[in-house]
Amino acid sequence: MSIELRSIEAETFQNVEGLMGLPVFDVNMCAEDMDKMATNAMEASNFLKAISHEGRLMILCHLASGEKSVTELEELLSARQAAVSQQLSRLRLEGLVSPRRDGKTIYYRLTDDRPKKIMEVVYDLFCREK
Amino acid sequence: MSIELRSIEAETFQNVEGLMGLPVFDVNMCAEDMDKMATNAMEASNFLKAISHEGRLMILCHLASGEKSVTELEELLSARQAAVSQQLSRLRLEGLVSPRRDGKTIYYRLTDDRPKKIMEVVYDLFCREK
DNA sequence: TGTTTAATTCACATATTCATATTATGTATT
DNA sequence: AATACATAATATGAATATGTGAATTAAACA
Repeated sequence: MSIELRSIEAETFQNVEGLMGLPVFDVNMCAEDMDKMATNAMEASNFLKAISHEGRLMILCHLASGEKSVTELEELLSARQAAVSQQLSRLRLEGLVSPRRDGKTIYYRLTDDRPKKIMEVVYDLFCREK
Repeated sequence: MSIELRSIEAETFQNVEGLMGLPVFDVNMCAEDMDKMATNAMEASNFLKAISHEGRLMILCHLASGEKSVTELEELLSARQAAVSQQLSRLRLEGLVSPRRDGKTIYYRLTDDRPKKIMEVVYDLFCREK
């Protein structure tokens, strides 16, 4: 039956990375792999939820070109202080941005290049002239 | 004053792509550019919201290795039919997946390679052995 | 036609997200 | 110490998203 044939071929490719760098999963994935996938998916979706917000996305985009103070971001986004601060705190919780205090003002920067990596693709898909 | 100096230098870099492929924005961005950025950010955040869901992320991941039926996805995700169907309908609305009917069953596939492009980065950040 | 299977849609309850307002904290200045 | 300023934290309500079970459509087939 076609199901049986599939099982046999499947083992060859199961969880092996395909041409595009993405792994090929299958109905025959073992329970541990399924669990791991679910865990990874949860972490990834938390990260994506953190950046899938118009304001937070713009903040990250602005920070990609260097440190900015909260007030600067406030102006760049034309948003209220409380709103910007809340969005920053969400990004901070997720570890995406880091604060640095200099006197009264606090400067934010990208913690690492994870946001940049995603943003490059996002920019490519949505901001490049079509 | 430093503000003036910045204005002058800014024009050089304003909205010009930096080394990483991401554009460098500035306080001196003109209103149109700010508007365009906000529009792009909204589109991008809709896209990201669509994929920033544990279940939908797993669906996309499974579809990356080829067409799957709703029932197959149901098993792969250990989720109920109604839930999977609703997640698929969200992805359908966003144009990320496309259905194909074959008799009683409906097969879904990725509409284009946009999800794949993001997923490769996501996989790289969250699923690669650390 | 009636029944079965596959999938979608609907209606509801719950949970999460978001914006705003308010209050609190830390730093500089006097 | 007292005040002003920049930012953070918390609370509240409105809006949105999600999962569930029941009702619904669509195709296959007896």
